[in-house]
Amino acid sequence: MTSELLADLEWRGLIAQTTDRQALLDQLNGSSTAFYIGFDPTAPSLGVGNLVVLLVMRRFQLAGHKPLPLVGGATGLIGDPSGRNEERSLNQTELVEQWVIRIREQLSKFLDFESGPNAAVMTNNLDWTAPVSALDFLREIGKHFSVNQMLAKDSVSSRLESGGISYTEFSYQVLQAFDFLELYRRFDCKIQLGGSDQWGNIVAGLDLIRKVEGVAAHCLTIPLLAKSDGTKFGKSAGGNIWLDPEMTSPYAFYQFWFNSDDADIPKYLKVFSFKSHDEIISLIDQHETNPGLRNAHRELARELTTLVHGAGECEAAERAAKALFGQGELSELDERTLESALSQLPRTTIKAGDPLPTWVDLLASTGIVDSKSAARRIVKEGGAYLNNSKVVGEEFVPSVESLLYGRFLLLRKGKRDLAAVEVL
RNA sequence: GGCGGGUUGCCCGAGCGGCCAAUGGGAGGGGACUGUAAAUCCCCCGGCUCUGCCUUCGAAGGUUCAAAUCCUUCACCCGCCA
Repeated sequence: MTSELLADLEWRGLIAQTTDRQALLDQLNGSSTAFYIGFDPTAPSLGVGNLVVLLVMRRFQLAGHKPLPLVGGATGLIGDPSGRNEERSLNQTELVEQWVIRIREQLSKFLDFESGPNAAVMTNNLDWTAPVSALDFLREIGKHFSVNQMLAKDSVSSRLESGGISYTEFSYQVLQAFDFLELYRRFDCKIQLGGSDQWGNIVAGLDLIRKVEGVAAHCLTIPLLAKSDGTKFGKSAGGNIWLDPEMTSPYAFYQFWFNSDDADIPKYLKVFSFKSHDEIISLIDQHETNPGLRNAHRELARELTTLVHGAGECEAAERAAKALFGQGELSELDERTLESALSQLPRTTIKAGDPLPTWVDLLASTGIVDSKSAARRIVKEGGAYLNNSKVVGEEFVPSVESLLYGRFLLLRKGKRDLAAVEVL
C-alpha cells in the first residue's frame, strides 16, 4: 500500500475533484480497496483519450488496490448525455456486443488479472442490468432518485437548454448509479474513478449507496486532458488515435506522441509516463534546455508505444521513422529495412505487369489525399513527393526505374504524411 | 394553441431572383522559416472523364429563360404571447 498515491496523482495533475479528501486518503491507506472505472463501448476500440483514465487505474493497482474495469455492455446501449449537446443515435445491439468483446480484450493488457488479492476483475454492467425487469428497476432503484436532483445535473440541464433529452439518456445516471451499488455489493467496491465529466453520474452512485446501504463510498475524478492550443486531445490529421493497431498503426501511434506540441510535453510526461518524478523532471529539464533534440518527445513516444503495442512494435516504428525521415538516400536502405519500414504505413498494391497509374491516381489510391481533386491540388502546390523527391507534374507516370527494389514506391504528402505502394 | 424569427459548405456565419460552388472567420491542407515543434508569412480548401461538366444552401413540390434567394406543404430549432 502506497500512501503516496494521492500525492503522486496530485503532482501529475491527475485529480480534478474528490469526495472528502481525508476520508479517501484514510480508505486508501487503510486497506487494499476495490475501485472501478466504466468504459462505454461507443467505438470498436479505446482511444488515446481513454488512456489517461486507464493509466490512473493502473497506478491504483500498482499502489495495491483492486481494479474492477467495467465495460458498459448496458450503458453503451443507452448513451451517456454527459458532455454532449445532442442526443446520441443508438448503436445496434450486436455491434455493441462486438465492441464490448474488443474493449475487454484491450483493457486486459493494462492491468494485472492474475496475481495476488488485488488482481483485477473484468466486469460488464449488462450482467446485472439485463436480468432486472423494468418494474423491479423502477421500484428498487428508481424510487431513490429525485427527478429534481436529476434535472439539476449539468449533463441534463445543459441538454434541456439545447436540444432536449430523451427519457433514455435521462436515465443514464440511474444506470450508472446502479452499477456502483452493484459493484459495492459484489466486490465491496468503494471508489469510483472517472473523467471529470463523470462527476454527476458518480455522485448519483454515491448517493444511492448511502441511501440503500448506509455506506459512504468515495470517488475521484480526473481532469479531461486538453491541448495547450485549446483543441481536443487525441486527434490527429487522420482522425482519432486508437489503441487498436489495426485502426492506428504502431507507427502512427508513435508519431502521434513524437509530434506533440512542445508546450504539451511536460504535462503529457506527468500524465502518461510511469517514470519516477526525478526522471520526469530531468526530461522536462532537457526538453526546456534543448527542445530541438526532442528527447522528451522520443522518450514519451517510446514508453507509450511500448506499453500499448509492445517493445517489438515500438522498435519497428522507430526504425521505420529513422529510415523514412532519415537524412540518407532511400536507395541506401537495404531491402529488408525498407520493407519493414513501409509495412508500418498505409499501403496499396498494384498487380505486377499492370501499367503504373498516373501520379494523381497513385496519390488518391493510397488514401493519403481524400480525392483526386485534392491530389491535383497537392501536386500543384508542390507538396507531393515520390521517394522523397518532389514531383510536380499531374500527368507524371512513375517509371519502372522508380520502383525501389523493383517493387516499392514511397509516397509523401507534405512533411510527414507517408504511404507506400507495393507491386505484387 | 396564437404570432414572429430561423435551418447555408467540417464549424460559425454572410448572401435574399441572374455577376454564386456561394463574402468573411475558424478548423483543415501545402509552401517558406525551423527541430518530423509552436508562432509568423504566402497559397489552397465540393466532386469529376477539369478552359467544361456534375452535385450542394433543412425536405418535397411549384413559379421562372434562370432560385440559396419567390410560392406551397412538411420537419426541426429559437423567441414572444396564451
